Amino acid sequence: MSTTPTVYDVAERSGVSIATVSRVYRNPDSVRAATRERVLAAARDLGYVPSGNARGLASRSTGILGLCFPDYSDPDAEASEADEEDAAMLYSDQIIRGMERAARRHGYALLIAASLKEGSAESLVAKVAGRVDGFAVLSRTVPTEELEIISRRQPVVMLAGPREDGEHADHLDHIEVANFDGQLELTRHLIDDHGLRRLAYIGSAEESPDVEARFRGYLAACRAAGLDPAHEPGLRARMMTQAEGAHIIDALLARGGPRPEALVFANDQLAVGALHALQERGLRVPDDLVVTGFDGIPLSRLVRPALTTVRQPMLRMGEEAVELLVRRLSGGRDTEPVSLMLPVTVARRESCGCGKPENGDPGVH
Amino acid sequence: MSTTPTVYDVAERSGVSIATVSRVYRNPDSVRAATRERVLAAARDLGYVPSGNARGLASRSTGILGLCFPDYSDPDAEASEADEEDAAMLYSDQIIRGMERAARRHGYALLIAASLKEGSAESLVAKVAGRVDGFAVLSRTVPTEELEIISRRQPVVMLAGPREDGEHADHLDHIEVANFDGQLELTRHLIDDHGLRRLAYIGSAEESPDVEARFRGYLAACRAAGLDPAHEPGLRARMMTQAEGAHIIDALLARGGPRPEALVFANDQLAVGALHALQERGLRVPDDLVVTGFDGIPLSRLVRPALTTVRQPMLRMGEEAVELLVRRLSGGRDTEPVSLMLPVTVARRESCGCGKPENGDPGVH
DNA sequence: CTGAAAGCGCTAACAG
DNA sequence: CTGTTAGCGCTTTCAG
Repeated sequence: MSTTPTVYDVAERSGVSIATVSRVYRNPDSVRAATRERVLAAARDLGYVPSGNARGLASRSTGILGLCFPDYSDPDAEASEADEEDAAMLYSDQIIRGMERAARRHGYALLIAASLKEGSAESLVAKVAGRVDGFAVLSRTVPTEELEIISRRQPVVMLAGPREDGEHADHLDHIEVANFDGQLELTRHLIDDHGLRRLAYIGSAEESPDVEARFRGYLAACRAAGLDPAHEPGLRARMMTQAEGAHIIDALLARGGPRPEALVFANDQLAVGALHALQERGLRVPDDLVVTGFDGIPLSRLVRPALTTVRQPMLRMGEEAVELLVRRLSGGRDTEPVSLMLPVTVARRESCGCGKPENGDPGVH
Repeated sequence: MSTTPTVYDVAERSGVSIATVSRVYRNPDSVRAATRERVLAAARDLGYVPSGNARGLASRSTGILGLCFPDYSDPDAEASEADEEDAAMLYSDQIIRGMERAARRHGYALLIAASLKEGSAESLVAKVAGRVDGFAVLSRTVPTEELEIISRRQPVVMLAGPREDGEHADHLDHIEVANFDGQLELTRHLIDDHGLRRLAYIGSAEESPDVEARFRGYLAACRAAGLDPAHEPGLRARMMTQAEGAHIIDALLARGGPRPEALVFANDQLAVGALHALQERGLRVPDDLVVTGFDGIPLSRLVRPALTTVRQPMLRMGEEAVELLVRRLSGGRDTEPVSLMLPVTVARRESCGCGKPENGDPGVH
């Protein structure tokens, strides 16, 4: 009644040994049909469910892949919970979906855990790491050092570019997107096609190779056009959320001086927050000011004006991460670290002055 | 090098017993600071990570909550993977997000697993059940019978209404939405406000109390208006996907006869599929035909014309599910089964003929 | 094809 | 505050 049934109970009730019970679940064909049925029947009667923990412990594998991601949720959005209308997919949602699909194809389940805003990230990875066969880490959710240690024991893939400071390459697998190229192309579009000259880049305070790469792409485009941007991101967001995007606008307008013609944000959420703030202050996008983002989250297409941005193949990143993990788990354990670079595409939409995008297709796409 | 370090290794290297090592991780304050540091240092050197499996086995709890959901993904969408543009959030994505958030607040991680299209669902639940402290099941992913057995051992909450056939109530907790009321109100709107009289309801072949309740709401509205609809859903979708929605349109147009004035679909994905199919055939919504959905997934607002639908509080369902599980896990184990009924709201948009909805607010909402 | 026995790595009383 | 001692429930050789 109160004690969960175990192999022993099932074994006893069906008159076999625990080994046989185990076999029935692990490799049914290795047991005579009659015996098997008897065991299964007993299990059903008892309400037996194999303990994943015991299994994992004994077999040293869980059939689970993991994902650690930062808490991207937007305080602002939370606040306006009038109705959960704004439930557009964020970056992490897409990665989750991609990973789940690929994991399922390979017979794995997915364990997801977001870093708590202030909590000890240590416990986070440790918790996940201890329960999965391998896992992915989104962005810099976890100190690289810790990951390197863990990766000695199980596959870890980082959903971000490798650190680039000199020679000290980590030994992790990486999946990144063409941050540099994408931001370069977008910026060039602003400069060449829209004739903008006074740009401002808004990066983030957190050290992220991806955001760095984007900034470098921005700089490269500026230099190529003979512009001389400040060498550091003019403004830095503390977090990459909508709320911060709005704050940036406050700061920008407060400081006076000549207003930039275009704000190039390091991600969509910042840009969207900025869009709202600008609108509240009576500034029109793109007429008074051009705004661009990066990521291509679905929300970027929902806002008005629709956000010009660089689209990352997020679903695919999730899938590739799983493929990589699975590959490592089945053999290729000690081949060289891999570093996949996925392509991006620039989405020219309204917020940069490109025509109403809801062209021909009246449908979803 | 090759063998993962265990408590024993850490204990030996730091000159304490395994019990102390364990304490350091479980309850740091119960160990003298100096000792603790020594242990932690040894752990760091060795690259020690506690085994979740062993922990779970010994302590009979995992710190993980689970979710089983059906594979809602759309074959159609997969096909048109030209770019993963269409990555709007589906029902399950929202539930996942809601659960993950709430789980995080309570210190749990979330394990998600979708039923394979043809695979043995048995293995699915069993796998999840064996690895979590409690879990939620979306819709009828799993046979109720199996769930009842499992629920004798661990909390299970069903994200759907309870079966209603007579007295045989299952002993599970349920979280459902006001399907009947919602569909009733929407249908009444169609009849009263738009003057439509020739309606057709498209349900699904799968037995689902929720879909049943929606149909009953539809019927009630029809009867109240003196309409005499067929007593069964005129058309039944085999799955609730966009592809099926398109097929339904084919079937409808193929069979000739007087065309209905309004198609009332049992969920948004069907309705969206229908929208596309209708458009391809040159029929205009809502002018030639009114279409409505149910769920209120973000996609419903994205399509053109925007879909009139009944909005479920999906995020909240996920959160409530976790709250319920957590409550059960901490004490309230053997109180009566709970059945939460969450309210819905009708979203009147373009597909029923209600004005352009992108009213005042030019922003996200 | 089936059984016996030895762990897997950790937690949880109990003693000290 | 720390060590000892039993298991937790299953997989896995190795025999039969």
